[in-house]
Amino acid sequence: MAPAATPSKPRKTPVQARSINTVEVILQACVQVLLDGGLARLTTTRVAQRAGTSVGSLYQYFPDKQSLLAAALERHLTQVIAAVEGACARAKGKTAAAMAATVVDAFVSAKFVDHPASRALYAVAAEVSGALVVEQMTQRSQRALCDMLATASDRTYSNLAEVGFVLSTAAVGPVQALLASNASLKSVRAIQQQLTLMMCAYLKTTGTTRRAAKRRT
Amino acid sequence: MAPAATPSKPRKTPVQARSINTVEVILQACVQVLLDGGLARLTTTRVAQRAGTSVGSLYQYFPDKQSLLAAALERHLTQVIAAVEGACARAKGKTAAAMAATVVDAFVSAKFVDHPASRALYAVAAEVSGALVVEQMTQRSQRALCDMLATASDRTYSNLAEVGFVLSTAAVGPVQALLASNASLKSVRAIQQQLTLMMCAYLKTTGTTRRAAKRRT
Amino acid sequence: MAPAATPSKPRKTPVQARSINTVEVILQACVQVLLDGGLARLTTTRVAQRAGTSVGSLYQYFPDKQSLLAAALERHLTQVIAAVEGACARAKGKTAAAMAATVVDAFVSAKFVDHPASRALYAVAAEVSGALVVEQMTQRSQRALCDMLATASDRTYSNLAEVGFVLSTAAVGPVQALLASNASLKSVRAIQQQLTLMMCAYLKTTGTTRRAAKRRT
Amino acid sequence: MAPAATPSKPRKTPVQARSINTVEVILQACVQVLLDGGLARLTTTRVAQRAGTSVGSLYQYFPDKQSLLAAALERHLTQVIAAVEGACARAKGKTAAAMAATVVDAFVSAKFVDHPASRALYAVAAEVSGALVVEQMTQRSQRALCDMLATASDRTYSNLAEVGFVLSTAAVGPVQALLASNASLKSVRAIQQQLTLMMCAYLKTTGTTRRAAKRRT
DNA sequence: AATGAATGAGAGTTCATTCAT
DNA sequence: GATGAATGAACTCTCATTCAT
Repeated sequence: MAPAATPSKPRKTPVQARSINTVEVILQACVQVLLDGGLARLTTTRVAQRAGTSVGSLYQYFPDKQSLLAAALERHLTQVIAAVEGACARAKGKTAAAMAATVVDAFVSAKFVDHPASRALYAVAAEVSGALVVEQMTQRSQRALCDMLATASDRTYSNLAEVGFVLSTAAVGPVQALLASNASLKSVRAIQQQLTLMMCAYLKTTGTTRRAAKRRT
Repeated sequence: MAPAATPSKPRKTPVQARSINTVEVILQACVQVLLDGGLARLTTTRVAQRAGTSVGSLYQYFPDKQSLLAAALERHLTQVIAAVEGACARAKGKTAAAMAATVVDAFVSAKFVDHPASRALYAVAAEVSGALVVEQMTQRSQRALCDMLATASDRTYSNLAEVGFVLSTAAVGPVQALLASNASLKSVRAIQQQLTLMMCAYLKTTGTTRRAAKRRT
Repeated sequence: MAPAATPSKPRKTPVQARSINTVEVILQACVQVLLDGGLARLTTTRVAQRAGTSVGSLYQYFPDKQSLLAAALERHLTQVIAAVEGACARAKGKTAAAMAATVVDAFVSAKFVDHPASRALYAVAAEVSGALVVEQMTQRSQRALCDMLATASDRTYSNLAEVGFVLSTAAVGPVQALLASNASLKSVRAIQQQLTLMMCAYLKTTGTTRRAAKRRT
Repeated sequence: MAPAATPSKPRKTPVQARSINTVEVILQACVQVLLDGGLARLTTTRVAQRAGTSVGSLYQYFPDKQSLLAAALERHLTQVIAAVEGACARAKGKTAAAMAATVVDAFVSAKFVDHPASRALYAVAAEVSGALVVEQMTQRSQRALCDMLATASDRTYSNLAEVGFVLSTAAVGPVQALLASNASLKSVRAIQQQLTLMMCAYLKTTGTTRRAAKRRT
């Protein structure tokens, strides 16, 4: 992001910085290796090489291949979930429609910001070790969504858990499909709009209108 | 297919029948091996053993491991898609609401009928070789959905492709999550109901009301 | 063993014979690899190469490196113990002096017949996995010795177990030292004579003279 | 060793003292690591950790792993040999029987005093690098034994070297077996008695009675 | 002088694939 | 056509050793 302003001494600092951020560098390398060749072609040696270190170093930070992959997945999902949670917090007290728009936007944006990681880590999420991470993250987002929904200004939900579940999972399929097909930004936005529409309609229909509360208090 | 009319050549037909059967047996064995141990523990030898044949035989039907997995995935998705296509055919001319209900039920039912396969093949679908199969299948179901939507008795859709896309992918996430968490039949049904509600609301909202057509024709 | 009488067709038979005796070939290769480089330099690949097979094949017969080594050790010790047991059987009813001579000769001869194996496997015996094998074998020989001693025509032993233990272990040290130093056959024989002398003297001294029994029966 | 008399150079001495101490600590750590895990699980890092230092420091005292192990073995064997040499010195001029008793006791006691080390280092002794150390030590003890035997008050030995060799190696096997089987002190003592008996008998039998010398001198 | 992170060669082991039987 | 032993490339992971700090 920083422009190549001073091309003189970017040499040493990165070395130290890298030492500290080695984990970060390795995780990024992991995603990259995943991208060209898929999970089946990912080897610990390859990841280390891509990261500019040695296998030995990699194993100093990750006990085994599984945990490396799990960490890469977790790192990515944590970012996405954080975005969703942030959106949920911001949308508290708003109308159901506003909530739908905010949340969908946060999710889609987060997924496409790190487009490569999203694509690459799909296979990892499907693996046994990844499933656990995914489940935890799903629960986290579900909780955030429920908390938000409970504060909707124009609707009440008797079956909060179910609605939260649907909300937290329904966008996954479309987004995954878009990622896989390398869709254009334009079509992504078009689908995002449809998703918003869908969730909006859903939240309006499935909730009970909240009227008195609004008026008197 | 041809009955053994001529008793002269009963040699080939049974052999072929057996071949077809063997392929089927191997594919089922593949799913089972996938189920206990995951993709990482699947080996061609193991699949062959489970199928009651030898590795050599397996390689007579599948050129390599990848195509074996792809075939297993394809077999499963074909069944699911067939169910969806059938539902789409049946729902033609009905209302948008009826369409939503029919399609969601077909999809969810198909996925849970072969629950084990659905779970097991998830990881395969995420792999590079699987992605292609998935994409083809998604397109097929999308086409079926679009064809159906065009005949809705109470709505018209200007952006058929987009709506079809959303419809064909939105249920994937929730269903995957349910499969992964080994959800009870009860919760599956509850979520199915919510999905129906959501799609119903979506189809009603996003389409233009078709009135004149109905009345006069 | 068969002299190279017909040099025409020794080609095919060995192949099949080898298939059956692959285990044997591998074990011999194991000893050879052990001989040049010691335990530390032994690798499964190296053993397989020396045996004229592939690592994969080696692992078809032995689950891991440990069991390969244990098998090699067991094979050797079994031969040695068999020799000792045979000697014990033959010496039953003889005088203590005759027993000593017979047993010592059997042991020393057995060890030096497969001189290379004896040397090479020493390190294996010292390893954790080898210790078990050694202990079992030691017990077997101890039992054989006790059985024999009980039948000595000129002596009775009140502490059979102890005497058997000493007998079965006392020759190990000298023999090991001889093997390690690549001693000449001459010195081996000289030491063997001393060992016989020692055991003979020991058996005579530690046992009670058996007189009446001899005379009257 | 020198007390810190001159306060001017208290720098080097402590350092050296510490060095010596460090070596000692490392060697002990080596034995301990050997004890839990065997030679196969011993790593230089583990030894350093157990010793409370770093690998780097370890490599300042030992050029490589082999020499570390050799040093640990040597340290142990030196103690044992010293005990034997001491016994030999003390027994000079005594009767053959007294010599046998003294020497056997010294050997067995020395081995069992540092029981753990004795057990742990067995595997090291069997390794290529250890064999050399063992051989040197064996020779030393053999020399001591020969020197002693030459002074026996009641016997003369024409084949001193051979007798010395047998004496120095015959107890190794039994003791090793006892160590490996974690025998009770009681059985150790019982076997020690038998060994004494055996060597006593041997020394008496194999030597020529020395009479005149006794009388006149 | 001490440290311990980094290196990377090399070990054990697995498994897709072939092919003689 | 079926079999499964044989192959060996490739993978994960370890650890002796070095060297910048």
